[in-house]
Amino acid sequence: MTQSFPPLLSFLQKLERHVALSASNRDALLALPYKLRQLNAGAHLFREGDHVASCCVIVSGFVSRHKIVADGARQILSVHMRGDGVDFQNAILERADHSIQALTRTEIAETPVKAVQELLAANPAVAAALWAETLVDASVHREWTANVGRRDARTRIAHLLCELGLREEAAGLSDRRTYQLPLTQEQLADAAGLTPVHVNRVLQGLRTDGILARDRGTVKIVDWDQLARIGDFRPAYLHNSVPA
Amino acid sequence: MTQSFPPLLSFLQKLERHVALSASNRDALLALPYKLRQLNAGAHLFREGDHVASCCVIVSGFVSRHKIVADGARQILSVHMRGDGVDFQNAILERADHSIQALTRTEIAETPVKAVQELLAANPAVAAALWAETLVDASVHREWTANVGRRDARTRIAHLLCELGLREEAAGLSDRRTYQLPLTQEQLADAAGLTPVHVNRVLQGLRTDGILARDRGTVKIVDWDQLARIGDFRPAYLHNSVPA
DNA sequence: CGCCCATTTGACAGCTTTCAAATCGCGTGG
DNA sequence: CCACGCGATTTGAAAGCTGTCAAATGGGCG
Repeated sequence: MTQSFPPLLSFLQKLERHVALSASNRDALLALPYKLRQLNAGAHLFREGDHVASCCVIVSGFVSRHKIVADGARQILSVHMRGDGVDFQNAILERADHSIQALTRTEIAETPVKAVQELLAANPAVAAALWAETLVDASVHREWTANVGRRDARTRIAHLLCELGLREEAAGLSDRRTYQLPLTQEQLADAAGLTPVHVNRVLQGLRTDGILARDRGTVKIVDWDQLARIGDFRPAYLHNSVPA
Repeated sequence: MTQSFPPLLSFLQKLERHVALSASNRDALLALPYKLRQLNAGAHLFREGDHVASCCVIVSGFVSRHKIVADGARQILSVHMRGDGVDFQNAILERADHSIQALTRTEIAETPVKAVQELLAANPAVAAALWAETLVDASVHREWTANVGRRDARTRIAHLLCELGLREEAAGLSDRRTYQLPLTQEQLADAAGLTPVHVNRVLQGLRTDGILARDRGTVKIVDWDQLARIGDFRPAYLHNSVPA
């Protein structure tokens, strides 16, 4: 089995990073009713414009949020992993402003919006913690805007690879230097605002320079410090209290 | 005088768009202690990395949030106007992950974080409304990521001009077709992830095509529908319930 | 063994940037 | 009222990073 602990536990641990929760807060959160659901790679959890009546926590696997612009191009907006809650905003906002799609085979715990609203009404500290998660989410979005807006291709890719490594480490999934990269080169391109062809060339450059290695879905960062330097990666925006 | 109503009122009205507030909620919010402060154009409210102990509401004028990347380039992340609360995240997160700078002469109402925390603890509905604002903020960030990541220069600028017009209209500042544009071409470039020179050429193109006119700080959108089409502008992401 | 999708390669085009330099707009001071 | 000065805008030419279009190669799965 993928996890030997309650599906919502890693989400709870993430929430506690920013706001202290009491035992009863914790129990209330873990007592949320949920249904486990499997998504195949490529499956959509919901699409831009949908009215969504549930909130999800990722139990295993990876999902991405994205938008499609007028000419059909896709921009990936963020990548999420175990312990991330991806659509708690549905508890408040009417309609989804983006789509969510599984990057790999993914298991999620799905909870009705109504149950979440009741949880938050009864547990202000949990609401505060969830708000904090939202704030971190926004901070990551800001960094991505700067990444695609003002960094060149090599820097963008390096930054992205650092972020994913650090976040997988923080989520207890792996080491920042060796981790599962759930994105194909085409998806990396959609995350970085580049073309697949150019991503391929950038990755080759990083490999040639001895900074990176990659086989199948695994990335090996040979020289973390240099990749972070190349990627202009300063992890403060993750609000993670993880050492740089 | 710039406003004939309490400085926090337009902020309150914004909050009520997403969550219903009781009379006592409203009174509590309006009773927040605050200090009015003037900022000259270009002045920083705070910088990336600062520890900030206050929250601000814009009373008049415009501010931008931005980040500076390794090579010194600036990316503007959002533009804010009257009624926007710009750094309530300081109530929860430790350090600023971006800088805030006045674009024009700006008046702000500044409140200690502590007073905000007490307000939120005593008024869960206000906390929910503030959370909603944060969610909208994140949604706007996502649209901007897509804008700079996947749209060409002309589309980006058109999109930006549509967003600012619609938001100024929603804030009761002007009509979406004729409004104060608080950004120089250089700042437009920093918002769009372009160079000032190219922004200039794009603007000229829009003028030549009879879609746009501009004198001094005022933009006149001659053909709103066409600008929205060019800019791939679908305002759902503003979660504003303003008609397209 | 063969198919399919992801990755890789090559040549070329093009959108955007770069680097100056000129012009404009506007508040200031004489 | 007009000259001055500085920042914002405009223009031109040339370079460059990234995109486009195809086609070849590679690896995994049925």
